Amino acid sequence: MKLDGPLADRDVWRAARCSIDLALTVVGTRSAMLLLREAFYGTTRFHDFASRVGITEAVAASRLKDLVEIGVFEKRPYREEGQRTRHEYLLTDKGRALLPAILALMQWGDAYLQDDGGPLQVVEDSTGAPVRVQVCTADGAEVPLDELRVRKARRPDRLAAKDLSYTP
Amino acid sequence: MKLDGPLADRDVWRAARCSIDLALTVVGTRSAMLLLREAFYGTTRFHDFASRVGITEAVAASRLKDLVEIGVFEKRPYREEGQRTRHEYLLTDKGRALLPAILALMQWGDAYLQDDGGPLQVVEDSTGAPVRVQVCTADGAEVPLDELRVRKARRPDRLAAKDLSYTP
DNA sequence: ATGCTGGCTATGTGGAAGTCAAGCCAGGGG
DNA sequence: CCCCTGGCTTGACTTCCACATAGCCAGCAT
Repeated sequence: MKLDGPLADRDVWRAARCSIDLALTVVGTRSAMLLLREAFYGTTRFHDFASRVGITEAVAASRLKDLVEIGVFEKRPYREEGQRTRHEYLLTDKGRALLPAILALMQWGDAYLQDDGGPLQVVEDSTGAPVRVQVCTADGAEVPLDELRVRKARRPDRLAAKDLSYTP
Repeated sequence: MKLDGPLADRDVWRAARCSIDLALTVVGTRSAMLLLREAFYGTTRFHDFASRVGITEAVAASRLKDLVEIGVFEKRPYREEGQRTRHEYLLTDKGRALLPAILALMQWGDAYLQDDGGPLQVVEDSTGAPVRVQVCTADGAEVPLDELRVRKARRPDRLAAKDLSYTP
């Protein structure tokens, strides 16, 4: 990865509170990640989350509450007929946007931590072709690591310097 | 995400020790993720890692040791002329393969946790075009969440049932 | 030889995340 | 009206990550 112009000298800037760090404060726990995995697999109910992830209900309750506050899940009352009112946890757009991050971890684990390539395969539904998470340009061409460059994002002038997490 | 055939009934299988979970035991800490970030930005030396990530040297030493053991980093002696022997930490292929996971988190943080889209931009070096991390097929077409299907990977028969992290 | 410097290593503390076990509460069904 | 059930909540404890401070050791410069 190349560093663009003013970023090239690593001695003069720090990636304080970068997006990766921020993201980790939100989904950086095992329980949060695995709750998301279950949500992608279609789980919506409290008890199912706890038992399928393999965490206690205490942890599930607390983590789900966090994730609802943050806007990754939405908590909605519902009722099946003849049943009392229940609540279900649904992924929001913000939550669904985490799919590449989760799948990227799974893909890496499959490739490097399991000696058999991993137990599950994710494929395109209609064709059955395997899918991959990759870094690519708008036209879908994969970009290798050494072809990447990091640069400072241009910001509207009204943003004060203190609003930038990366200081020059 | 659709669940394929035998996986459809979530009451009868558990994603025990799935690849995501495994990956998290390895890179699931803030310090590990941020050390990787720095490595992608080009950092190779001990002190630089500690100070740029903003962690103590004690934590840096312990985390780097873990990551070397796991094979994400390689520790190599080197010397600049007239200097004593030093060690540098270089990403291995296994480490470089984590790029999509790290960038996916960054991309999500930029989009949903920063009100200005985040401080840094990753672009293709030669064209300057922004890059994205996405789930796609071999030909580079993005596959949306509802077009994905999860299925059990086919395994050689010689693998005992206990070797499968996902039990039917 | 002495000391500086980079790279750890040791010790002690705090806080977050996890565990198990128990208890609370609201809403139907009996 | 009472009880059961799902969905939390609380408490007591453990483990792990991170912090701060301090000290050790191997070279190389002097």
